[in-house]
Amino acid sequence: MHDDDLDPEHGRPLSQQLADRLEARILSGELAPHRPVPSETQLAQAYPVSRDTIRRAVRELRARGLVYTVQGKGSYVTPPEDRPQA
Amino acid sequence: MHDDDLDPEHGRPLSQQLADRLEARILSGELAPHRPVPSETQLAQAYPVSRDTIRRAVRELRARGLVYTVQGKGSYVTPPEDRPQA
DNA sequence: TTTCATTTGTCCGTATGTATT
DNA sequence: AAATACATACGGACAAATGAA
Repeated sequence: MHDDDLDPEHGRPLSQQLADRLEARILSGELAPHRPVPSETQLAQAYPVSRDTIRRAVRELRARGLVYTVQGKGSYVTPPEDRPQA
Repeated sequence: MHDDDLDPEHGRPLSQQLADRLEARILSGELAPHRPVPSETQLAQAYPVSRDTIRRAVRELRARGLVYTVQGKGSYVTPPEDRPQA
């Protein structure tokens, strides 16, 4: 197994594990403010999980205030100054 | 009672009896390696017992190394060469 | 204007995981 | 052991929004 694969046996839901990975990429600056997060299709290919799982992960990131989503366009990284709380 | 019905009066737990039946179907080759075991719903209709009992039986088969399970997909017959010897 | 590709939104069906009663 | 409910996951289909050709 590669280091960047998710672990179905981990106990923690795949969508949560994926949200954690993406959060790390955001906090590290790899995914910069106002820059788009990879599309659901791209993410589903990168990690390989279903789109359903991708959408759960992105929903979680929205709940954490790390991204915002625009239908027909994509999801974008919320700038730190716009993040509620934290 | 039909010959292929399980026997609640047997003393041995229904789930164990069912596990034995399924093990026989696996060892006979009726359920081939990497092929899916019937879904919990199908099994619950074939034998008629609750899903809970089905799940106990499948858990037993996992413990015996005869099947592996993938959440959201199903359970599959472990090829003989991959079965940890008992 | 229409057409098209891309992306997210929604709904459906099926299956397993976990918990409660 | 049974019955129920809800969460998580996979797969497919179609709708809605966006933007470009």
